[in-house]
Amino acid sequence: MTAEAALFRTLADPTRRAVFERLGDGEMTVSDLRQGFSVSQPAISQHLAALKAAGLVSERRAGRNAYYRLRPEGLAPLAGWVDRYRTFWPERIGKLKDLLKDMDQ
Amino acid sequence: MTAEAALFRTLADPTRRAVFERLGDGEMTVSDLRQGFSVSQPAISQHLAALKAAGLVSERRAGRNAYYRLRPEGLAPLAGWVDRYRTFWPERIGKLKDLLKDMDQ
DNA sequence: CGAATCCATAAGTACGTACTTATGTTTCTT
DNA sequence: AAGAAACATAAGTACGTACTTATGGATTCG
Repeated sequence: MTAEAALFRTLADPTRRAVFERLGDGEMTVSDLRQGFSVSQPAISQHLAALKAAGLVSERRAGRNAYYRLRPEGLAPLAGWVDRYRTFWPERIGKLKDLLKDMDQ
Repeated sequence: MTAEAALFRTLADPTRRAVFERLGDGEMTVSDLRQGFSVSQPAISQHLAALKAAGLVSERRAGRNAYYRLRPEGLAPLAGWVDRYRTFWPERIGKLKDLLKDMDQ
């Protein structure tokens, strides 16, 4: 399976994608993450295991806590896939250039 | 459902994503598309309907033929989602800049 | 006009997977 | 030491969906 295939599969689930997005706020434990989701703790753990297997998240154990952290580089293959099609829609490229310019600061 | 949710769902299936990628070669009929895939014609039609509903493909009828064409702009919401995380992995940004530079030519 | 081609839709099936509850392991607290 | 808390894994279930075959409508060909 190609890298982007795993990423598409992993991010296709809305709950799992929401977990990923939530980790954008910073490193968090499973219990922290559980807040605001209407699913059980095992469900969260299972999503985190899937995200970890896809390279989208890293884990750090500390005592009985498990801290999960975003691994945005894990998105690189997916970004590469999308970039192959960017050539075709010039209207979005301006915004992307602005984004890159901001990142230079 | 957000736009990127529909895109992730639609592109999660490997066969459907392969159909999308194949259309990168240019406009094609269902029969053309069928070649090289090990699934039935109805399966192809169903994937095309899903891609069309997601805005990733457009259809043009001519007689008994249905020509399908790539709509790469349909990827924009997905690209926007990914871009929110680009900030974090500088090592890929160089390549993206090169890509944009090439596109300016 | 009749047969063949192109494509879509209908209906049914099989399978993956996102959940649940139950339980075990480890660590912290008192 | 005992109980509670944090997390993972096991096992079972429900549901979505990607396929199949069957069929129908529209167009083209002989």
